[in-house]
Amino acid sequence: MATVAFDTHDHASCISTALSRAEAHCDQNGLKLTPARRRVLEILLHEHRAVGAYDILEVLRQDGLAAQPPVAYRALDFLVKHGFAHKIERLSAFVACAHPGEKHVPAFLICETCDHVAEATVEVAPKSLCDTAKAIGFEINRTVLEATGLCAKCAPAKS
Amino acid sequence: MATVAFDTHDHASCISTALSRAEAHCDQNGLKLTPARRRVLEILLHEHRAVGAYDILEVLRQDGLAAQPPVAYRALDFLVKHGFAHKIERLSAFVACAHPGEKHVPAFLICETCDHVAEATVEVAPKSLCDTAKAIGFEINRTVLEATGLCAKCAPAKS
DNA sequence: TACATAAGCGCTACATCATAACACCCATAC
DNA sequence: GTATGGGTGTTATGATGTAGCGCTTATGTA
Repeated sequence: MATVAFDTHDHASCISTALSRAEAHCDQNGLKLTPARRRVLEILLHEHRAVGAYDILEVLRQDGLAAQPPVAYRALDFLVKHGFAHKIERLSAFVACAHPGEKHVPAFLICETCDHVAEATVEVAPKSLCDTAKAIGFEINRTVLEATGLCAKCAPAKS
Repeated sequence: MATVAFDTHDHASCISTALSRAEAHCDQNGLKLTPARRRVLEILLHEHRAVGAYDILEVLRQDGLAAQPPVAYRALDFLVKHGFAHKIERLSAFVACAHPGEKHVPAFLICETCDHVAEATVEVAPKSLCDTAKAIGFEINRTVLEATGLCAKCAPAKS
C-alpha cells in the first residue's frame, strides 16, 4: 500500500475511499472540504502522479469552474497543510498523500522519465540528521525526502 | 565541519580553501572552472546560505559582468552537476556544498525564519526508502533530504 | 600555420510557477 | 441583525527558469 503509483489497482475505489476518508477527517476536525478543495483532491487522486498547479487549473476550466491560479494554489495549500497532499518541490508539482492521517516523513521516488511518483514511508528522519540538528540546536518541523531515478517501466527503455 | 552555517568561523580562509579545492578538482578532472563559474561559486561560499539565482545575478551586475539569467543558471548547473553546490528545491535557491568530493546524500536543515542552511551528512539513503525502491524495481539516482524548522538563533525569538 | 570541432558566453525572448491585494459572498455566533 | 472570519473570484504582477541563436575561444589535427 505504500507504493501504489507504479502498480495497477482498483483506481475508482481507491479514489472514492480516499475522498471519504478526507471528508471524515475534515468533519472530525472542523475543516471544510469545500467543492473546490474536494475537486482538486479528486484530480490529484485521479492522476496518481505529480500534477502541476496549472494542469489542475486546466481540468477545473474544463469543468466550467473558476480557474485563476489562486484557486488552485489555495486549494493545494489547504490539502498540503492538512496532510491530504504533498508538494514535490523537485517538480513544482503536487501528489495526493498515499497514507493520510499517519505520522510520517514523506519520501518520494520520482521517475525522471515519466514523472510518476511513488510515496514511500520513512517513519522518522535519519538518525544522523537528527544528531546534527541536535548538535547545532536546530528544531526540525518538517522533513521531506526526494529521490529521483527510473521506475521499473522506464528503466529498461534507457538501457 | 558538517554544519558550519550556524557557527562563526574564519570565513575568508574557508572561502579560499574551498575555491582552491574546486580548482584542483577541476584540473584533475578536465573541468573548466571559468571566471563566471568561479565567481558564482565564490558568491555562494561568501553567503554561506541559500542564494537565489537572481540574487547572484544582482552581484554579478555589480561586478560589471554580464548578468542575464542564463549566465547564472549555466554556472549553477555546472556547480551542481559536479558537486560544488546543491540546489535547495524548497527555496529555489543554491548553496555551496559543505563537503565536496565526499560521497553523500545531501541533507539540509533550512531555517524558516532566516533561510540559513546547514548541510548535514547522511551517508546513505534510509533503509526503508531503499527497500521500497527495491520492491518496486525503482532505480535511485539521486536522493536529497530537506528539513525545515528553526535554527538556534531564531528558535528563541519565536517562543 | 590552417582548419575543424566543441564548449562556453551573451543575449533576446519567452515559458512556467506563484502570490499580493481587493471586493464580494455567506455561514456562524453573539 | 449585524459583526466577524473564512472562503471565493478576480486582476495584476512578481519570481523562477529555459529555448535557441550567433559569436568567441580553446583544443585537437594535419
